[in-house]
Amino acid sequence: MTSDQTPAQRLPTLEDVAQVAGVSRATVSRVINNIRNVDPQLHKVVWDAVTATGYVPNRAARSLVTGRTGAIALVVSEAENRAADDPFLGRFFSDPFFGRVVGGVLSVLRPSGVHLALVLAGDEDACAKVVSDVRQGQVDGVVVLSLHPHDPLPRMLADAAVPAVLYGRPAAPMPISYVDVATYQGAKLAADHLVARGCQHVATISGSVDMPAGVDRLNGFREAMAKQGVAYVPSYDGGFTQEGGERAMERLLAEHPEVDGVFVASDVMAQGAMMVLRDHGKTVPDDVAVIGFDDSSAALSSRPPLTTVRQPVEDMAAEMARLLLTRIDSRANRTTSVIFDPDLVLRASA
Amino acid sequence: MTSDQTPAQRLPTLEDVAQVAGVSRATVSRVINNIRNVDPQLHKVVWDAVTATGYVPNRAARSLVTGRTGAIALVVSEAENRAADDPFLGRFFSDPFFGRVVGGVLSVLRPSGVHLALVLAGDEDACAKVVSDVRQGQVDGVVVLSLHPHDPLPRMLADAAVPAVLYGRPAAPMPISYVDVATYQGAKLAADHLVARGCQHVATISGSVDMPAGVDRLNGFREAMAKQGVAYVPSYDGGFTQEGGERAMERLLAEHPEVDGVFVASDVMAQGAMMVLRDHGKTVPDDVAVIGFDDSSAALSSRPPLTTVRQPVEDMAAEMARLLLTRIDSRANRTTSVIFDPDLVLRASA
DNA sequence: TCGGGAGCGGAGAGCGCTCTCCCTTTGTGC
DNA sequence: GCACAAAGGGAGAGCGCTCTCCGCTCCCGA
Repeated sequence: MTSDQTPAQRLPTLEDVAQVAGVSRATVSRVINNIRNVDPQLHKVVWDAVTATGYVPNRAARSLVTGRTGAIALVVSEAENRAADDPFLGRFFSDPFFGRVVGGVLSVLRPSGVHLALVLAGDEDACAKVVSDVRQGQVDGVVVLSLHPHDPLPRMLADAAVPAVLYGRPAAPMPISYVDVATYQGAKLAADHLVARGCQHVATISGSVDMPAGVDRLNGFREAMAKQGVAYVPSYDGGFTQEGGERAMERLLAEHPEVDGVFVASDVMAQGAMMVLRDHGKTVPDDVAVIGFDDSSAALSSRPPLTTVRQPVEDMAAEMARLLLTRIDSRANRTTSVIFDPDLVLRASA
Repeated sequence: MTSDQTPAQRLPTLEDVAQVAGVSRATVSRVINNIRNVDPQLHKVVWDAVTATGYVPNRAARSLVTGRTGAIALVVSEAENRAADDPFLGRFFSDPFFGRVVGGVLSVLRPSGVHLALVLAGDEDACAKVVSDVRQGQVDGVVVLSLHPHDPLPRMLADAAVPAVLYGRPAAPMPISYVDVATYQGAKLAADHLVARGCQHVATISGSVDMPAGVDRLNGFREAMAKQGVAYVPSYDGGFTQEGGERAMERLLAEHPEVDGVFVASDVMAQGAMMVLRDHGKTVPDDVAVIGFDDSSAALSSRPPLTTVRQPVEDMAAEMARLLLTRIDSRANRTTSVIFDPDLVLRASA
């Protein structure tokens, strides 16, 4: 089975293109990679030959010599002990957030021809594997969705000085790139809006306070309310889950029945909170105004549609990809972070 | 900068392992790939050398010679014209379904070391690119989430006779592998349950009737009801969206106020339908029993929790991956399909 | 006119791996 | 004791590409 017998099977190589163009492999390579000056006339001849042959570079061959794979990994890390009946996959992937990140990352990767590989890191061993994967050149770098404050992965990546970008500031300061949203600013938007609305008794349902997002949203809101002259804001921990939001709202209503405005640190919790409000015969926003955080799909599907602090997830994800590609390209080991401004999206709930 | 000066930089190669084990590259390769008989004693020596050196095969080099990439793509295909203000990414990726599929596929891929690359195909050009990608060996095969009945991608893949597995039966018969759920059987579970509950006036909210899932769920339900002696079942098209489910329920209530049982062809539509029922002062399940389809996260977060026909998404996705790997491995061009049995998950809504 | 430098293109050496040959060794049957 | 088979292991040829040398050609200034 020689190449002559099965011309349709064999893909064109640089050599083929070179032959058609009447130049050497090296020249074709230079044209393909836009490297050094090639005579414009020759340049065109080569391109014509490329299109004529339908040539596409062989990734593997290129990787072999450059030492780059042209692929990055999206790592979803939840290194924590879990009950066997509470499988990781179902829980996290059911969250729309994941898909939005993928979309944002891909929008940057696609034009540059870089592949996005999906990797799950469910425990510390898996994290170690991620680090060794990028050191062994399985992928050129990683963008990380780290779901828990005690996740060891960010630290491991920072220590290994491997190209990596996190979504969200790491729980502890460390030399690693990340993108994040200006949480304090977002919490301030919510606080100012509730006050402007005339809410007299404002409370908040916070996320897990061991997570940076949880702490910042709580403190940012309290600080902004203080600036508005409200020294005390009752707060209840909803743990970033819908059920947690429900429980927190129950407690809030029990202990502060006069509440007329709530800042909830995530849309999902807000959804739960609004269900409880309805169960208690309270109307939103007339009896109680509710503001969420994230602008996830939950904000739109809730009743009434949720006024919320928008986190530009797709933009942030795209920036992660850009930061990572730059880092890989420069080969320098420098960390960069980008903070995005949040918006207040006005819907019906406040 | 020779290898001696930067030992930490250079990764161990087959050659290094061979040297440590005192054998040839070929033998190490045989051991690594479990090929031909190698003397068990030597086998052990080689493995020891592998662990001692920390050797990991170089993907690119292997790909180059085998012609396989060790990667498959998960293609999300929505080849249809879209309004610019209704971006594809946001809409589909916000659906938890996507993540569940990813999880299922990865559970199979991870043990075999195959990478999963994410690819979006938003228009026909992108579909063509997918086909050429796999023909050009960018990936070894594809698993496809095709979102629209008129998506050209399945046909293109079938015509190209490329390794591919679809999630869900294609809209038109064609030689391509797929996994699916036994829809008729699922619809029958719902019908029988509603009848057993004593519902006298049963209706259904269908999905888009130009999609196989839409048609089958509708026809399967009607057929099962007919077997139960109910010749006529009013149906309204909800188009598989929450808003569509709301509108369909409004119409249903207007035209058949006596309805006391509804089979809704997706959980998301059911969620909308139940909101409308509540708005109309109907309680679920006492006034109207509601059964959904999919067992998505919407079924759990709705009020009350939704009784629904469970589609084992993770299992089906895992089977997709298995079918694809088998197909790639055998190099034979044979299509296989696997149909999964649905379950009725009893919750509060019926 | 000539030297030198810049610009452009070619030759060729691998990158790390698999796989086909082929040689060596050992086992087996007569 | 010998022919032959079978099986284990080694040598070496590439897979398709990039990239470093190196040489050629041209142009410019002295």
